[in-house]
Amino acid sequence: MQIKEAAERLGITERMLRHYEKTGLMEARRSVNGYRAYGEADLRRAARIRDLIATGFSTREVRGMTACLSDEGAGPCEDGIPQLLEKLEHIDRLSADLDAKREAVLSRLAMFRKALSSPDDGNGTRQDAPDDPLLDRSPLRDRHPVLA
Amino acid sequence: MQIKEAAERLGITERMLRHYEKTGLMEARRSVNGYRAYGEADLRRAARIRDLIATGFSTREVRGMTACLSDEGAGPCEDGIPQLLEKLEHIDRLSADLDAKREAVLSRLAMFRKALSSPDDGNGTRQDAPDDPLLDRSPLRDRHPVLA
DNA sequence: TTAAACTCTGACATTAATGTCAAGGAGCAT
DNA sequence: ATGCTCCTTGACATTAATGTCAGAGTTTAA
Repeated sequence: MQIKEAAERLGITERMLRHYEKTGLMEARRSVNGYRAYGEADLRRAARIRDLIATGFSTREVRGMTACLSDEGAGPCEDGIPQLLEKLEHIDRLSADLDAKREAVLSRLAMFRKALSSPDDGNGTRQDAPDDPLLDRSPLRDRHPVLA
Repeated sequence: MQIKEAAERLGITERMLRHYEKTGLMEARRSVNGYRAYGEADLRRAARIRDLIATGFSTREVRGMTACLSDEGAGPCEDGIPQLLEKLEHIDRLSADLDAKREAVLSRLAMFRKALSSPDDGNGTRQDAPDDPLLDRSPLRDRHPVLA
């Protein structure tokens, strides 16, 4: 398929597809007329690149994972894994934090509603969360089951 | 504490801390001498911002999550039930965004690992992976209002 | 008081990701 | 052949994230 369709299927612009190529992240075969010709494998690779970039990796970092981007997984992919794990830590910290916050809001909500039904000490004595995962930079692997 | 210590504890530069402030992501109280004074709550907020940015969100997007960045909602009692519900929505949207990111990272991780353990069967004849969630993904922005 | 270590603001520089436009070729349908 | 759509390369512009430097005030300790 040509670049337009590829871009559409990937949900990115043609510009970026050409950009991936120029920065050495991928290459596309060319038809006789010089048009880029994308196959399904190319799409998969481009999708991986797209996701890595959307996940906060720079093209430079992605380039370092080149071996892991093709379908054939014969390359030395270990390089990418630590980086992904680190990314996962960031996400999980945020996620855990959000959950805590969600709980707080819910309990507060419950308190309000209870106050409505039974006129009470409207004052919500609120404590700070005792521990704070956000400031804990220890490797997640030590606590996260999925990462064993 | 002053900016230097805050930056060290967060693992970022002082520059970025000032940057967060200039771009409206957070504000720090000032001592009489005009020096920024950070408290633990400020650190937590900055840590969230740091993680969001490291996870690929732009400051612009982060700014849209302001309601989710502080430890608690606004003041003690000015938050009515509607506000709390709205906050809950914010949290849930953000949470969904994070889950999406997390999924993307995890599937990438799974693929890398699979590539490591099952080296290609020598023959280059490679069938298309049966399912590839990577290709069936429209830009996040189209699905999550928080990112619009 | 002088020196070292911090802080502040503001300006300038860099790199990456992306958008956009321009000039011209290719393909296809009428 | 005309016209419409797609493709190509390359240049220029923009925005964001960051680094770095400069000039100046503050703190603190010798």
